Amino acid sequence: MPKVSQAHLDARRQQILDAAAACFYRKGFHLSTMQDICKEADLSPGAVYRYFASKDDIIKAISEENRNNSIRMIGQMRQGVENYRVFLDQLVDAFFRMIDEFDQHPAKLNIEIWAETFRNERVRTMQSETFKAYEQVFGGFLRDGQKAGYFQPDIDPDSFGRILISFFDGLLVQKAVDPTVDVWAYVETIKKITSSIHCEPEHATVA
Amino acid sequence: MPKVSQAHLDARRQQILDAAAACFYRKGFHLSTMQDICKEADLSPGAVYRYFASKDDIIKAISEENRNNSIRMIGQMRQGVENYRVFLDQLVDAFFRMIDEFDQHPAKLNIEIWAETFRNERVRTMQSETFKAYEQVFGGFLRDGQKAGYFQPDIDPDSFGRILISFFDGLLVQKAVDPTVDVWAYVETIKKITSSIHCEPEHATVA
Amino acid sequence: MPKVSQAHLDARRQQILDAAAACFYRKGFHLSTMQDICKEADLSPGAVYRYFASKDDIIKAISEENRNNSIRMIGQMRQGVENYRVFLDQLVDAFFRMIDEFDQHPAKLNIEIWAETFRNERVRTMQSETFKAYEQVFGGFLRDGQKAGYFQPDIDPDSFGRILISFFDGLLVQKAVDPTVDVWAYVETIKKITSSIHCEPEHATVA
Amino acid sequence: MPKVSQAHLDARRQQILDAAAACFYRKGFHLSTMQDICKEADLSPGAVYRYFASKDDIIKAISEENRNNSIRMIGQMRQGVENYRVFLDQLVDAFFRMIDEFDQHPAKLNIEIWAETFRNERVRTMQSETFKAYEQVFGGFLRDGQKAGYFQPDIDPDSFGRILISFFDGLLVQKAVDPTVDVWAYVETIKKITSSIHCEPEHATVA
DNA sequence: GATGAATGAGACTTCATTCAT
DNA sequence: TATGAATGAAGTCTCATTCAT
Repeated sequence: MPKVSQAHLDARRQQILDAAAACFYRKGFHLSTMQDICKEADLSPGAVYRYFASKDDIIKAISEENRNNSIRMIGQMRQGVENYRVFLDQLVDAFFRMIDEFDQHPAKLNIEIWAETFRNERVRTMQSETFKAYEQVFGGFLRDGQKAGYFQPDIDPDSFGRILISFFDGLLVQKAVDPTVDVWAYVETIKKITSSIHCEPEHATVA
Repeated sequence: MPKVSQAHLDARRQQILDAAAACFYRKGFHLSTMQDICKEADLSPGAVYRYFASKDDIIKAISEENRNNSIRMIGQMRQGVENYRVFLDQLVDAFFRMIDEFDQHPAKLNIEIWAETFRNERVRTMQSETFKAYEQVFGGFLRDGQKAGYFQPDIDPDSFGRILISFFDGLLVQKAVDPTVDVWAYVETIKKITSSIHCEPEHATVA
Repeated sequence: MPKVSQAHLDARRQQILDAAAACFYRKGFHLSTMQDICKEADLSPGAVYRYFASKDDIIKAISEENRNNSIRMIGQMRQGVENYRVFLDQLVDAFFRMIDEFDQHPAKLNIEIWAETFRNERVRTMQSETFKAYEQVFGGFLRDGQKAGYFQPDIDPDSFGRILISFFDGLLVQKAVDPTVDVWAYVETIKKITSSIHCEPEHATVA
Repeated sequence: MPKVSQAHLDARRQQILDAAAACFYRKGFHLSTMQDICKEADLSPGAVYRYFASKDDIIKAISEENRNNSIRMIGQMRQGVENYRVFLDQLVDAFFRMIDEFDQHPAKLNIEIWAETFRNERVRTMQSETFKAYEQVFGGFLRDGQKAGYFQPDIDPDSFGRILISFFDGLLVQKAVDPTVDVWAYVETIKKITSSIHCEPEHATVA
């Protein structure tokens, strides 16, 4: 019988993960020290090491958490779709609001994770799954839409999914470098460009 | 009277920078050690420190070199333009060939630089200048084209410039995570999407 | 809740300080390495750095300890005075016994500290306070004695205090250079010379 | 046949020694680097190492120079003596003027040399010879004076010589720590104290 | 003789990790 | 479970010294 509840254990784990995310957000993976994380979590090194075997383990867990959050988010988004025509608009608005609120959002961690991707297979796998999830949702949506006649049939769904990701990730980087970037002008231009792929079917309904 | 020529000094400096780039490419900025760089450059620590005051200095020089290369490249690209219609195609082909040859090209360093951007003001400045240069060239091109009637006049040139950057940087990340990405399908789709912004003027010539 | 008692922490700190003093005594501040100190203290570098932020910090602490010891010693000495006539003798005997037992006594560190004085403001301050303390005690004693009629009234108390210090420090240096110096002959001569400043009051008692 | 004259060689050597003295004066032996000395001497490392085998060699040469200067100085001083009575005054005035002009005078190097004495046998020997020279001159003078009846016969000449050195070296240290020390009040008090050893012979002449 | 680029041992310090309490 | 003192390998950087030119 465990001395403390599983809930307590989970809470401790999450507490550490949150602390680590805060540190990584501020100083990146390799400039954040375990001491930083311990202090932020208000826990001793010994306690932290009870929940994570190594710093690398924490990095992996953070990237896993990032993947899970991303997948959950995109899943939720897909459900709200009512009309193909407005889906991209909704999607785009939701995502770019994150960038606009850059400093409050852990999106900044993404860039750290991308860099880590080169050195850490598990992190790469996580990030790959994240991208795959996006692709599937975006691609699946486009595919459905094409069947229903909403989109030009000669657009490759997978590539289009990747392009949507690029719209987002690309601006993320630019905003990191220059916070004065006009996010909504950028979004507006995306909408204009992508409007060309829309068609006007006779009986528009959503799956 | 210097013992060796300035050319020799410059070559040594470049030798170190190349070695550093190779290391950074493999292990990132913060996991590459000065010893790694020394070994790669086949030089002693003392020699390296004759040319760079610190590891941070090398990182800065690398990001500066990256900026210079980017600006030079984009400058050259602009000069080859003969027809607005085909410019984007040329541009896109040239840029994405880099991604396709990913492992041989220092483009991968970009992601490291982006991450460093959060911690290092000088690196951020370099990267900011790189983005500005791109924006200017792309935006200037679009502006000229709009005046000449080649592009829809309601497209914001600056945002469009940023979007072109995102097309590239976004795929860079995705390729880093999953090397099997089909670059040319992605490019094809970009071309389809952006074709909608083109118009057909009567007398198409380029400034 | 601390893992170990404050007493243990204090003991560790003192252990390091003692080890450092031993090293400095042997090799001076700048030729003693942190490794030397660690080995002498039988502690790892990490442990030492828990207690002192830097080598410089240890040097400062050593000079502070030296000041504290000096001030304590001179304070105790002052209390033992029963008769102006014999005070100098007692004082001189006590101090020069240190020099005579040179190798066992940290007095040798003084010379290191003097040299450090040029480069290290904090060390200079410590040493300055040490000298001030001596001056006050010696000068105060002479002043009292002059009021009571024990000493020639035209002797400047502060200068005389400084001269007493010089008697000591000067021989310290000479003994360092030539350990065969006859300390007690030196002391004897000091007593003869300084005897001239004594007077013979009628009712000799000490405050 | 040498390519350059011996005079040129000697001048170069002295140039290096002067540069070293300037550096040592500013930063001490162990914080002055060979590069510092080279820069100060306006010479390359290779050139410096043609004249001195090592940094340690330079330190030794500096301490040797210091000894030579001291011995020369004290020798000259001895010759100027015309009257036992005023000799100490002259001596004291000459020496303490150095301390008063502290910043311009290499006396500060003495403290460095004393510290070095613990680690460097050759330096210790040099310093020992310096002290011996002083002792001989002072002691010899006192001995002569005692024979001629100028000084109390029960004063030990050697110890008195050491005390004179202590007067000087002691104040040197105090001035290093606190530049506001009143040198001449100190000197005045020395004179008062030492006046007690003087006698009044019938026919006062100097050897 | 002189130069100064290059060497490389070793200095100071950090920090991921362990383990006695 | 949790603590935090302790470890020690490894990192960045310095500097006395060498040697090809």
